[in-house]
Amino acid sequence: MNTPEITVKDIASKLRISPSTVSRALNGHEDVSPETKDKVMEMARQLNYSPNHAARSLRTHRTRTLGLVVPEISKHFFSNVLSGIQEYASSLNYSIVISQSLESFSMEQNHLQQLVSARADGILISLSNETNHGEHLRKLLDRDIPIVMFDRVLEDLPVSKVVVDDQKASFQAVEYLIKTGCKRIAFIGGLTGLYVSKEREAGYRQALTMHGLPIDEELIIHCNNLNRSPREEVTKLLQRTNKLDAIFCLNDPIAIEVMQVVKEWNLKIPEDISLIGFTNEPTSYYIEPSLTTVSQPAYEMGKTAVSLLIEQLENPKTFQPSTVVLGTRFIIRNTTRKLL
Amino acid sequence: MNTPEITVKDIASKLRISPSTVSRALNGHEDVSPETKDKVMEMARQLNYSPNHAARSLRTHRTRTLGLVVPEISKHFFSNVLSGIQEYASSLNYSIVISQSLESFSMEQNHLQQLVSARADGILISLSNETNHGEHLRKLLDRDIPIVMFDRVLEDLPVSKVVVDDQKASFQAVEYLIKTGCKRIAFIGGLTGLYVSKEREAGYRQALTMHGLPIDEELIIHCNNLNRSPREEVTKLLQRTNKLDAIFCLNDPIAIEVMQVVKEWNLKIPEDISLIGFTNEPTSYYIEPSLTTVSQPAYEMGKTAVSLLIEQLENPKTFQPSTVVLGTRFIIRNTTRKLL
DNA sequence: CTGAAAGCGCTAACAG
DNA sequence: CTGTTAGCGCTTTCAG
Repeated sequence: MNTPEITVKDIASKLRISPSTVSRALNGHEDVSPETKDKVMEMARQLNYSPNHAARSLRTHRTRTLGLVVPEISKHFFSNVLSGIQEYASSLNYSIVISQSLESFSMEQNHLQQLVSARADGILISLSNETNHGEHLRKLLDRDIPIVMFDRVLEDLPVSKVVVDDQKASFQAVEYLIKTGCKRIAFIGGLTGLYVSKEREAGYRQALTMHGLPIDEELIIHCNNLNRSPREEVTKLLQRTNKLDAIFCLNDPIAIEVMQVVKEWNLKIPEDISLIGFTNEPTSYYIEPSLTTVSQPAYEMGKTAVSLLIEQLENPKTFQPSTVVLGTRFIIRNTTRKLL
Repeated sequence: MNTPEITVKDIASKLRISPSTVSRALNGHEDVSPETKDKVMEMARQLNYSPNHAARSLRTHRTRTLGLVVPEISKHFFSNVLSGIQEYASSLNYSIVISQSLESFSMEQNHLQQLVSARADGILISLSNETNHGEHLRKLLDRDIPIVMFDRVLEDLPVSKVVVDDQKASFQAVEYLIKTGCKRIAFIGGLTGLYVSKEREAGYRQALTMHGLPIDEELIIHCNNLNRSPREEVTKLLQRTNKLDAIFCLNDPIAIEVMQVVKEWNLKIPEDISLIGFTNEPTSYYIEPSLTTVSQPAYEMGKTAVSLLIEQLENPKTFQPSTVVLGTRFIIRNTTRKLL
């Protein structure tokens, strides 16, 4: 039963050479004769040798492990990012250790600490809702652990970032609403602290202003998921105003919830009220009417984030933090009116 | 910049005690005086000590890391399983390293090998479509690496498993169709090799038989995603038969594709054709008409799978492989007719 | 091109 | 209750 571990020593003694030579052969060093190398490789295969990562890490101070912290893995967007991360990392022989902050700052901190202890070579992170500063991340930077942030980033941290131009995309979306004849346009956002919420609100404001429309603070709503649900907020909004042409939502789940309320009020979409979401969840395509939204390149974002991180790990000398802005796609479906 | 690593030795020398005592204190051993323990803890905090996992693993032959292999992380079902796994594992201080087989047997093999090399304490796996035997898993068992399989399992492997009773759930679904007056019921499955596909087909056949309905092999269709899409298959089916009362689909994505075709043929759902899916994806709730389906407890499945694995890791003596069958929930929505 | 020797940081006997 | 010693499996000087 208890198979003893095969080590470089075993290979060495079978071949009557030294462990160091075995190690060199296994790691493809130059200064090893081709025959020796072949013999070592062959013997390793025969013995079903599998290098011990822990021992190697202890020596080299590198684990080839990357830590990932996201708010919630089961969210469509994040699981797609993760998919991109995993595929790319594994193609370069890096492992990914995952953790979820569940939108809690303290969990985010704990997991980060855990990853430090596991000696992850680098960290990929998308911040929790609650996180409004980067002290915990600074501590890692002080320990020389590279970090790459994506989607939910903190601007004033000297690390690489991958984002989409939320403001521009929102501007474009709201501008489209205006061009299709909407004047009274509401914005339903999330926590005010959240980067994407701020950015998207800014794009909304900018579009109104650029088109000479007044900004009515009554139409700008922030719901944190705790005690102010989109459902309630929209209901209140509809009670408050009878003149409303459109609602621009922070994301698709909110838009979908809003859509239900609007339907219950027997308002026609898009004739009475237009609706736009953000993220392009699969449901948005199938829902009736199908939701106009902004698609974010989740998979590509993941891939870009790891590639940035690995680039930094492998060339620490030449590293300079950079911010990659990925393109979004505005997807016009049936919750918005046609352009004239 | 380059912060040197803080070790037990550092704590020891500051406190003028031995490293072993520090180690014992840190690991909560009994035989250490309370005062010493407190001092050690305090000093560890002060120095911002963080234990080196690699070194510990090298000594203890345990990594507190669990390897996960799933077909595709970005699929709703698997990302929810993963979420359950991650949360439970992290609550017990285990880390999860993820990998995706992308439905390829050879990738599954490679990732498993990688996890062996990383000395994962145990493996959680849901098989790829292509996998039809367990030789690669047997090799791990020979190395005494515990495995727990979930959802897509192999029956003849002596490991713990977590599944739902696919056959029973399908039986129930098809029986419901029959009770609502459907007689000619088609089944659209996936690859024939896939465990769930077989089980669900069996449930389908059983329901027909039990209710004295003939089994028409023409109505049983298997599409692998490669060259036979559900869309094509259903189109062919509709061309072939004009008498069709219902279609029972292997999963929701197939059902949703089928629904589109049925709509294009101007057939009314559920009046002309009833439809049932499996898995309960979020889209199924929002699609029009909303899809009758079977909900699988993904999160719970993940949680159960890790808990079985950790149980086995921590009590290897008393371990006996067990199979946990989780309950499904039949969700009646609007693609099926009402019971009389 | 190869070998000997040392040590990464930690824990587990063993001995007191 | 605590210290001493050894060694997990690997890589890396250094010396041939």
